Amino acid sequence: MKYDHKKIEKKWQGYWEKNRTFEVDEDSDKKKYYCLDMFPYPSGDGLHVGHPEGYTATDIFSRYLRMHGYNVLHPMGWDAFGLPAENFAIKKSVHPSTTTKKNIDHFRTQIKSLGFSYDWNREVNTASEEYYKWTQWLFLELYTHGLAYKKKAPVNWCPSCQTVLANEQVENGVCERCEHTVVQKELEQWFFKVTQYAEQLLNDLDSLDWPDPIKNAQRNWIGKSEGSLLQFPLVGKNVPTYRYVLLHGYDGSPDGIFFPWLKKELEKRGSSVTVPKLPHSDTPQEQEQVDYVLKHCKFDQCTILFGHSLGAVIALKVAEKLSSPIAGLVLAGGFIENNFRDQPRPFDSTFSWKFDFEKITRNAGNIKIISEQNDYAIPREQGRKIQAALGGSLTEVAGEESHFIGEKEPALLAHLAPTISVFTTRPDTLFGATYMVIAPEHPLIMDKKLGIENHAEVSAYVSNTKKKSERERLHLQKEKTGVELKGVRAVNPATGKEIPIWIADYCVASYGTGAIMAVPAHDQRDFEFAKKFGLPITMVICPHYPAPTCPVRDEAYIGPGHLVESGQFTGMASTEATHEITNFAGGVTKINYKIRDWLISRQRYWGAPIPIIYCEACGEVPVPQIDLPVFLPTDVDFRPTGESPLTRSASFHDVKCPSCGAHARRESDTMDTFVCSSWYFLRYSSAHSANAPFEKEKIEYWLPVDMYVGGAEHAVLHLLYARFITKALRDMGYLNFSEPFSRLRNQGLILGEDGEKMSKSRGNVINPDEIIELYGADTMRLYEMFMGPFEDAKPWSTKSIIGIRRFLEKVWRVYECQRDRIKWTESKILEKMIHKTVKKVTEDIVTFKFNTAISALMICTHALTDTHAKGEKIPISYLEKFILLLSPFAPHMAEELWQGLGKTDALAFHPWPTYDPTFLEEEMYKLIIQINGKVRDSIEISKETTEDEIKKIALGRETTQKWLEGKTISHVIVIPNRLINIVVE
RNA sequence: GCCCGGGUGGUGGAAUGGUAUACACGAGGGACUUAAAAUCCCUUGCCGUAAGGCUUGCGGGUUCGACUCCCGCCCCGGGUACCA
Repeated sequence: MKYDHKKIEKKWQGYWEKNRTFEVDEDSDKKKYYCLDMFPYPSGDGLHVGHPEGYTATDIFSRYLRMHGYNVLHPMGWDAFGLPAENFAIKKSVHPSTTTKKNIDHFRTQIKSLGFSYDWNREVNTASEEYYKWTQWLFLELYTHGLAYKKKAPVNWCPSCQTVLANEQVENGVCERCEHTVVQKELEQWFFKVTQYAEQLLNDLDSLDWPDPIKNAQRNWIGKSEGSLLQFPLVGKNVPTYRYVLLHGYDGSPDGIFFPWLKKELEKRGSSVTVPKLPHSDTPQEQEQVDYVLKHCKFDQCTILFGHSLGAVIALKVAEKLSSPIAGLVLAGGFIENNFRDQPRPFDSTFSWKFDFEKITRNAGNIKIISEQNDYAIPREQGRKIQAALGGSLTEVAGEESHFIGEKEPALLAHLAPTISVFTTRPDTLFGATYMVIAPEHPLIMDKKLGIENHAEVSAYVSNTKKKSERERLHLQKEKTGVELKGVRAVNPATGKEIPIWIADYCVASYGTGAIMAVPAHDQRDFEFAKKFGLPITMVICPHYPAPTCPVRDEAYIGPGHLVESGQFTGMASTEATHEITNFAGGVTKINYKIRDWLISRQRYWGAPIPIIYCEACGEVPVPQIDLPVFLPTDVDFRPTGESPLTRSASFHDVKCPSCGAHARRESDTMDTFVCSSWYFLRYSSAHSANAPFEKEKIEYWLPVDMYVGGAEHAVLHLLYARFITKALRDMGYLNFSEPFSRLRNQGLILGEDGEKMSKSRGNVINPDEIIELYGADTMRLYEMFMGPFEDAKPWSTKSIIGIRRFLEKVWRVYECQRDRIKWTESKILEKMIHKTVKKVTEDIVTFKFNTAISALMICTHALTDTHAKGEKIPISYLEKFILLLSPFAPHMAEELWQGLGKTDALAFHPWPTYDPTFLEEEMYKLIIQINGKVRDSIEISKETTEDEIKKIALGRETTQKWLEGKTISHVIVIPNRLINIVVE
């Protein structure tokens, strides 16, 4: 009978489906293993030959583990939301849901035709209501835990796709999908607070069995750097100087927390500062304290009144009582209601919580409200309430300590005095900071009060930068441009000298503080800029100390050394100076990350709607869980206009506020598809659960994923987001593990026959259906595994597939010929061979070296064929072992042959064959004889041969003698069981 | 620029300090056949008639011995982009 792959493959695929062979349940008696593929986006092009590469690897691994008694969860699903379906819909007027359904059906058929052992009962589809309901649930959970927030942000806007792109979807300034130039636009956007987990996302990488390049890419993406935050005061003839009155809080004093530091910093800037010691600070009386302040402090149009905590309340009361306006009122960690997050305080009887806001507003001048992000005492909404009552600007910042009780609080200083904050990793070079640079987007430029004299020139530079797309910036290479701000200068906090401030696009707004101290002698970029614009370059780190001089070089010196020209620090090692100078300059040490919060809003139709409702009265209201899902309406005109398509659906858009019942509107943006894929691996555990995204017991049994396989293109985005969501859900109490994927392996790219990346435009795309039709699924699976190392990129070769097909036919023939004459027989050669093969294949599967495993199967097959050709019979147990070894790779043929041997049990769960190492031991070995490291001869000898005997035998050989003639032996090296090297002359 | 990979026959690749080129494709030759296909066998790194010499991107080094370890360089692929 001929090997008929079509008949056999159809037969066994039907068998597995009918018998639900690969459907699994929790079974506490068995060890679990969760083996997962990255689920595909079901594109209209159908399956690509790259897909089965990873799927085959996980299938081999899953089948291997089942044969070791593991309960293997091996699921498949669809990452079904996304732009291509919507773009196709716009072009062809077919609804995305129709296209997606069709594509999924096609993908499923194609994947099933390869005979993978998936549990199809757990299939998930991110675009289904049953799934995105829980994606919305996830959003709400993040929202209620403060991990989802909205803010106006400059976003990457693709004019062609008419959508916002995440930073990571922009490549070289163009859209990663359509390659149009991306522009900047300001929009209200939803974010997930990934930055809150930056440190954990970095540290936990160490515990993972992932490829090093992937871990590295994530480390670089998170981009941790340690440095200092330094304040550079602004001066200039138009920059005003103020007189400050600083009011401490409940149980505080002028000597407490940041007050001494703040006073000193302000005085350094030439201001006078009064910090009154408020009477009875531990049992404060409103009247007494207000009167004290009014009596002991002077208020005029140059005064800035500052209050911290309860001091802010006093400041408000003082402002209320003034007869003429002051320059400004700054409230830090302030409040206007007597309730606190942590514990009650005894202000009720001694304070009146009534304020004449109108009068305060009239007297207070410029009002700034600063709340602390993680304030333990003051409720979050207090900042907003004060702003609602008084107006002014509200900023939420992270203090050095909760409620601003650190010894230094630079954020407060920055709001009190005109100051530029910079982040630097090299505070040791501060004495060499000869100028400053701020980014074109820096808010300082918009500050009219500073009196920038060349405003026209500066504005021209700013708008020029905005016009320059990212791509143009790249084309201009590293040519530095910039404009000096006239009429305003900064003071180097170490030298006390005034230095110029420049605006230049080599300083980017999105990192650090958007401003830098420029140290041209020790930073290459600053060096180039200083050279171009003739700015002073001062060496402050000398590599060879002590040296008589430390001349400026042709490039920046970035290494370590000893300080010179650095006042009291001269002579100190640069490494040591880092902390010393930070303290001296009144700065604080700070850790900065490159990673930004995850922008998840998309102005698109084909995604999960963000479950938020906007109400005039109640503000932003989350959709109650019971109302989920927020259905994606089907009757929407989704053609792109720049607005979210959902705003054009009145039935979707107009709703009642869940909180007050008034007329309200829905959020019309949808979520980034990466949100859907950041939790799907949890859903597989409980794919049918209607009442929860996943069930606790099931999660505890199956998760985390033990082996995850997919393309390296997801090195940062998907994997980082999934890790973030896992940690967030863990902290909410839903999960008891920190990392979703314990082991990760990346499949290498399959290139076209021309060695280039497969693409429609190149016309080098291979259709897997044709290969399966012609050669069969087993051949396809084996070929993709045999091409080369799993993780390497490798070119497709249709020509070479025939070799795999020949191999399978050869296996088939061995069994055909043996079928009627099988019986036990002795054969030493085959015994060794079969044990060797079991060992090699077993080791290679666990290390993902499938190509050499297949090579071992081929070698074994040759031996079987040879034995048969000699008219000898092959022991049935060897034939069985061989089928078992072959079965993870070519399961259809293996099942068929297994049945042919008269077996009735399920091959899928049959124990994996074992090998006996004693059969692998050889009595004889081939001794290599080298002379001066070159192979000259070899001889079969016994393993028992001693070193001396080896020497004698080797030296006695005629061939050896020929090479040794006329030479002197200097020494001889014998490596037992391997070789002898005779070194001559 | 920086960070990762990688460079071995005509081709895909094997070998992680010990016989470089396993396995497969392709090519050449042979057997079987009326013939072809299929199958089976042999040959196949390069130079050389041969003895022999040379050979893992290039140049050095360590070692009795290096594809493998170290230093310098070249080339190819991927990621990243003035990150202070």
